[in-house]
Amino acid sequence: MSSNLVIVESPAKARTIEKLLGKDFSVVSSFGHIRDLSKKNLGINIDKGFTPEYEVPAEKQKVVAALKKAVSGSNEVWIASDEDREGEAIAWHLSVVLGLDPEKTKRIVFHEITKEAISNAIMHPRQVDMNLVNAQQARRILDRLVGFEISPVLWKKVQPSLSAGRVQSVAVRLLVEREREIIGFKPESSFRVTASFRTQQSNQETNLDIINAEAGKRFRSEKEALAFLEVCKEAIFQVAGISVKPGTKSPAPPFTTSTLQQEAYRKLGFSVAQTMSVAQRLYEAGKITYMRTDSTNLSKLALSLAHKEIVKEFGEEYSKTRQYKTRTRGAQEAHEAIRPTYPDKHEITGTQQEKRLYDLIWKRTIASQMADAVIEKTTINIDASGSETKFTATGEVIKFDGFLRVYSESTDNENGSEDEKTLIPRVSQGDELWYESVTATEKFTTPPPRYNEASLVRKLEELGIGRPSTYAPTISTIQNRGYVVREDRPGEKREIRIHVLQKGRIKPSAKTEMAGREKAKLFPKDIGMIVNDFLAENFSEIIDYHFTADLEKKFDDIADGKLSWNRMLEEFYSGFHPTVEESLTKREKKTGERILGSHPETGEQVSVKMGRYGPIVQIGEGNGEKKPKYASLLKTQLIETITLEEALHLFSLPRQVGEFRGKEIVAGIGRFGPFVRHDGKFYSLKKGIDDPYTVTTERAIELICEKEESDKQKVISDLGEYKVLNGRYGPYISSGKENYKIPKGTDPASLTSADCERIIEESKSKKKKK
DNA sequence: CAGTGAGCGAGCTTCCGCTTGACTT
Repeated sequence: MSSNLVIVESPAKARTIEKLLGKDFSVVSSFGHIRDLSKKNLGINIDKGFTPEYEVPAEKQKVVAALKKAVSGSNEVWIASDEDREGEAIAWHLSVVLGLDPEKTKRIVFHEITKEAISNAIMHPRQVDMNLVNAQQARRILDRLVGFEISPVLWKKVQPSLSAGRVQSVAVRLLVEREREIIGFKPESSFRVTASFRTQQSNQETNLDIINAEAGKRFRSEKEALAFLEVCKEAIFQVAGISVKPGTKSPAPPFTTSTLQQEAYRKLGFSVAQTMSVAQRLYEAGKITYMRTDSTNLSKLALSLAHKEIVKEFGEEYSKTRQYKTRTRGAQEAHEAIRPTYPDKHEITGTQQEKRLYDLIWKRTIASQMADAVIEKTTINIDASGSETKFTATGEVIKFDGFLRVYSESTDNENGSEDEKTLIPRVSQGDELWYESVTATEKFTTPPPRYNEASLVRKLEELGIGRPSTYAPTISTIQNRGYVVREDRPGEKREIRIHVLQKGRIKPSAKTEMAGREKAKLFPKDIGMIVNDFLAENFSEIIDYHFTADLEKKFDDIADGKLSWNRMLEEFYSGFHPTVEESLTKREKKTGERILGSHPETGEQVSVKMGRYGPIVQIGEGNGEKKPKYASLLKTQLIETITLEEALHLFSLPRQVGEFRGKEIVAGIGRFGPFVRHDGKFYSLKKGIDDPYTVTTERAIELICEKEESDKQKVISDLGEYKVLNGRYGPYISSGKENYKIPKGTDPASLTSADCERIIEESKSKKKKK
C-alpha cells in the first residue's frame, strides 16, 4: 500500500504523474469540481450572508466514494489541483468532503509535468488559500444569483425555458448588435483602378516583367473613373521613385484554447466543439499538453526540446528561443500553452482529424521558437503625365524565411482582397513604362463581418468574458436556446461595372459577384433579439461589456484579502435584486411586436410578433367579430426587417395546386421546409429546384410517384404487425413507433414474425440492464 | 415529422466553470 496520495483534476494527468513519482505515491483524479450549489433551488441562503448550500451531485457520488476510499488507505494526502481560483476551490471542497484537516492538508502546485517540477512542488507544500477560495465562491454565487433570478423573469415575460447569464447574454448581445449594424449598412460604390505596366526590357513572350500597380486614389463615380482612363490613354508613365525598406516578421505565440479554436476554424474548418473534442483525444493519448488553457507560456523543457528539434531540422540560424507574455485579460495561467508533448514527433498516428490538428499544433509551437523572417519591401511610385494621381506598386521579397518555413498565421480577411506580394522587376528612377492594361473596377464597401463561432470566442476573450473550459459550451448554449443559428447564406447577386483600357481603347464590361454570401456564420434569431432588448431595458448592468472585467477586479481584491466576499455580494445584490423586482411589475409580455401597416384590400392591421411556436404575421387585431389570420415567418426572415409586402406574400400558402387520383394536392412550408401534401401524406420539395409558390401539378405528381417508388424499395418484408425496413443505418424492424436493430449475421429478408418478436424482447431487456 | 396562435393551471425550465464519458436511432 502506498502511503502518499496525490489528487489532481484530470485522470490523464494522474496517469502521467504516477509514472513520474514512483511506487511511494499513488495518484488519483477528482474529475474537476466535486461539489456545487444545490441544483433544486437557488442554493444560497441570502438572509444569512449569502451562505452557499453545497451538495455532491449524483454523477459525482461515485468519484467521491472512490476518493474517500483512497484517502483512508493513505498516510499523507497532497492536493495538486490547478493553481488558479477554481483549482483552489476544488482543493478546499476536497478537503471538506473527504474530511481532511485543512491545517494539515498539503496543497501543492506545479505548472509543468516534469519530475523536477513535481518533486520541487512536493518539497514546498502550503495550505489552502481561503482568500482565493472565497474569491471563487463569490464568483460562483454571483453567477447563480444572476442566472437564477433573471431566467425566471424571462419565463414570465418572454417565453418558457429561456435563460440569461453573465456570459451567454453578452455573447448574444454582441451578435445582435453586429446584426443590426449589418442591417443598417448602406454599401457605397467607388472605382478602384489597377494597371499592369511593361518596362523597356520586358519580354513580350512571358509576363515575368510585368509591374502590377494600383492608382493612389479611388474614384467616387463611374464618370470620374472613365475620365481618368481617358487621361491614361494618352499619358506617359514614368518611374518617379523607388524605395526599398527592410523589415522583419515575427511568429505568433503558441496556442491557447481560443487561438487554437480560431486557427482550426480558419485552416481546417472545425467548429469550436469539434476542435475541443479532437484535442481532448490527443491529450488523453499523451500527444499534446492540456487543451484548456489561457497561457502562451512554454515550459523550460518544451523550450529546450523545440530548440533541439529546430537546430536538427533547419539549422542553428533558424532557432530563436522566445518566452511569450500572456496578454489576455483575466488570464489565470494554471497550465502551459497547448503544445506537442514530444516536439520531435512531427506526425502522429490517428484519425485524419487528429493528424491535422496535431500538425497545426506542432507547426505553431515550433514556429514560435524560430527566428524572425527577414523581408524587403519595395515600393515604386509611377507618375502618369496629365494627372495628379500616381500609381503605386509594392513587392515583397523574403530574404530569410525564418519561421515562415513552417507556419504562417491566417487572417480573418474574407473579402478575398488578399494582397499578392510579388517580386518587382528591376527598374530605375526615370524609366519609362508602357501600360498593358488599365482597369477600373467597381468596389462596394462591406459591412462589418458577421461573427463565426471562433471569432465570437476571440471577442469574448478580448472582453475577459468566459474561460477556456466554457467557450465551446457557451457557443452551444446560445444555439440550443434558439437565440442564434449557425448557417450558410447564399447572398445576393450584384452587378459590378468594369472598364478596361487596352491598346488605346476603353471597353466596358461587367461581372456579377455574390454580396453577403456567408458560410457557417452565427445569425441572431428573433427570440435572441427580443431577449437581448428585454435585458438591455431591465438589466443593462449585467450585459454591459465591462461588467465581468469590473467584477474580476473585485474578485482579485477578495483573493488579496482586501475585501470580504459577503460584503461584495451584499453590495452587488442590493443593487441587482430591485431591478429583478422592478422588471416583474411591468404588466406586458415582450413579443417584439411591430405594426407593418394595413392590408391594401381590407384595411385590416398587419403586424408581426413572436407567437408560442415562433414568429408570426397577423392580419386583423382580433378585437372585433372577425378572427385574425396567422402565418409563420420563413426561417430567413426576421421580425425586425420583414416588410408589409413580404408579410402578405406569406398568406399565399398553403396553396391548392391541383388534383391527383381524385384527391387535392396542397403546397406549403412546414417545420422541415417546403412540401406538397396529398392524401394525408407529405412530400418534401427539392431544395433549390422547387418552389411551393409556383410548383405545378405535374411536378407535384412526379415527386409523389418518386417517393412511392423509393418507399417500396425501403420495405424488405411486411409482416403485418412488424415491418422489416432498410434505413440509414442498415436494415431494422419497425413495430408501431419503435424501431429495433437487427443483430449482425441475420438475414433480414428471412425473418419471421416470431423472429422479430424475439429480437425486440432481447433488445428491450438489454436496455433495462443499462 | 410537415398544423398549431382561446384560456387556465400544474409542473418544468435556468447560471458558470472544473472534469470525462455514454450515446446509436
